[in-house]
Amino acid sequence: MVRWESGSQGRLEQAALALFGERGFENTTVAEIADRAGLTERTFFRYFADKREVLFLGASSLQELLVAAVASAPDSASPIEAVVAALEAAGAILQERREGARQRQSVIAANTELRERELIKLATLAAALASALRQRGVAGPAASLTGEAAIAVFKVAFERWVDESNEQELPRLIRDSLDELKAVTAGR
Amino acid sequence: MVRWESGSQGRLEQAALALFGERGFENTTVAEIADRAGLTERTFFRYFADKREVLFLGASSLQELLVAAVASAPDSASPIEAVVAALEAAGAILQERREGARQRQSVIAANTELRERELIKLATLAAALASALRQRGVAGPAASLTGEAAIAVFKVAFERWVDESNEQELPRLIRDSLDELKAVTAGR
DNA sequence: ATCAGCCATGTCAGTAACTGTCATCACAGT
DNA sequence: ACTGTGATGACAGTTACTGACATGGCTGAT
Repeated sequence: MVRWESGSQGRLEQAALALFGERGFENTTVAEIADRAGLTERTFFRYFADKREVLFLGASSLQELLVAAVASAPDSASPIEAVVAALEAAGAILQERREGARQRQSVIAANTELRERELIKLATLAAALASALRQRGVAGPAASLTGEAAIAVFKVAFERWVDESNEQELPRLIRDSLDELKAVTAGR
Repeated sequence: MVRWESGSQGRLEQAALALFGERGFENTTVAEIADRAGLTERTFFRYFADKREVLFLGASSLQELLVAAVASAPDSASPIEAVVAALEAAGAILQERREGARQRQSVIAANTELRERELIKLATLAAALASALRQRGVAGPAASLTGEAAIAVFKVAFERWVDESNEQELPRLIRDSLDELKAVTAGR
């Protein structure tokens, strides 16, 4: 007989998602999450740096995916195209997990602390994309701006995607948002 | 004789800036800030929603300034031009307080929690700019993207401005960054 | 098969951010 | 003088998070 069930981190994540959905982030204590997962509060903090991180488990792998996609883009691709193509690939993955993504997003949107955490994840992602572009020989400032622009495109597209009244697929919305950004910046 | 010195909020802000500069944000307790200001911890939290907010006192007035500038831009200005002109105006004000801004920024850059707070202030600003554009008749998605693009331009320009090795003035850096963004998004 | 050590977890005590509640008292207006 | 108001203090309570140490299944070497 095993002393501990395996998959503690996953159980903590599931317990947290369920409780945040039921009663909201602020009305849920870490002790309650740990209880539902059959663990202690201390163990929660061994898996997650803080209470918010439990909602961002997949973030680092998504970032790795994006950076790899930029690195492997054909040399002929312009910086913005390389980065947005990577976003479309990531968007396709998110499109699969649509319901989960929406549910998670509604929890995040309801709480300012969580929105802060989301923003810093996106800012880190922008920096990683910029770094990947510099590897491709793009100049410093252009790389930074391309990374930031890509995140802007993603934010707007994702927001539209989560919106109930919108049935477009995420990669399509990303492409549309890029075109919109191009139109807007082309202004004389 | 007055029972309390006036300007409690200002004294708390000064005390906090001094202590954060000396020993860093994390190694400073709210009780210590309040002590130096001749007040109690409880009073600190009456003026500031949390420990981080003390570093962002000026943010709301800066936002109002920007929104007003967008609203009063000539009808002939394109959305991106209206917004970036507003940023240049704000940049000119920051250029005045250059030393203070740099000092404050070095405290923020040294701490992740503070960077999170800064990012949500910028995201709020992007939303406010987008809203001001919609008042001018700009369509929803274009307004959102223009707001986000403006913040991207500002972030990159501000970063360069704070960099010691750079002696350009902020409004100039903002204009340069906009041109760079235009170049980057124009790439087919 | 036994034993040593590892590693995930538990236990417990402590710090500091934040909140609610009520008391205090200078000051302004009547 | 009298009263209401507003800024502050005092104090107790909750919860996120951390450090230190104990526990006991499991694994691999002997």
